[in-house]
Amino acid sequence: MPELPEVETIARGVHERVRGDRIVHAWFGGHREPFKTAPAKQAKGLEGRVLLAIHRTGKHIVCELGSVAGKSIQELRQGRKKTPPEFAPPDAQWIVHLGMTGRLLVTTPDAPVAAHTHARLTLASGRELRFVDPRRFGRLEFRALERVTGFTASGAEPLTIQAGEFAALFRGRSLSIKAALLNQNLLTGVGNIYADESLFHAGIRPRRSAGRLTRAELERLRLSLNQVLEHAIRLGGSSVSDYVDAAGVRGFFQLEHCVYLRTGEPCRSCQTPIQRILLAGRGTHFCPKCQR
DNA sequence: ACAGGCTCCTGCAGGC
DNA sequence: TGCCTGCAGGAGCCTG
Repeated sequence: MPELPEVETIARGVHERVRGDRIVHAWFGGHREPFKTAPAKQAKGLEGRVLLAIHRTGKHIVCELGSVAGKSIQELRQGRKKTPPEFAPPDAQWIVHLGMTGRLLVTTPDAPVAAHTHARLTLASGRELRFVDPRRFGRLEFRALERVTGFTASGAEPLTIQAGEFAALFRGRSLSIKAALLNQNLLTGVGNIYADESLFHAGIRPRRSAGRLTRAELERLRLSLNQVLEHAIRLGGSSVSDYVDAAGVRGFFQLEHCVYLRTGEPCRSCQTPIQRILLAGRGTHFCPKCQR
């Protein structure tokens, strides 16, 4: 499932491929979901706009859109190498949440259309940006910035949060540290894989009460989380549940997993079999010896 | 206010 | 071999 490293990888890949391209046509599948904004409204907002930049906020992919009147797509593309690029400021956003099984792919128009393709954006360059999501937990939203404010995540960004702020997130909270890590209102972007992996590297049991962790444990957790996420981004994310990046390429971080989906297998550190419990409704994996 | 549980949706694994 | 059941999970919503 896409979490921060997978979403980051996809956002970077899409950015590299379609930045400066203009949306000439938007097609949306007829399903009632996964649309947070009505499909017709999304299509109307997207068509004619230029993809200025694509970036990640938490688990969301944010496409910054601009209405650049009077410029040809060639002129826009030439602007790509100049710094700063001579684009007008964004006046709209297209926000993509991949849910569990969502994919955002840059393809040629003649590429076979996968089952459960819910959106196809035809670009001036001739390519297509497609949103595919079999399980339909993903969400698509269009925001016109003159009407509403730009997208912001409710939780803190785990890659940049500092020690004091991190510790403050969990102070006085009785819920398990695993559930706290999954709460997007506290930290944004952490899902089941990286919650389990970072708790393993920090040597903390998932069931421990978040508010009762020591300052030292919280700092170990913050650093572990940071390292695990950065490492996963370098490897292009974890490919479980068919995850692929913008070009359809799988990631490699699943090969580095120490606990996630390794139930019964020996701990990479002490050989104790990895245990699996249900916590906050999620499969939770840990080493009973290394994690206290 | 906050924590925990239920729900959506489909593909896949496992059992008979 | 084939069918069918059950399970997985992000996040919004509901309940206690």
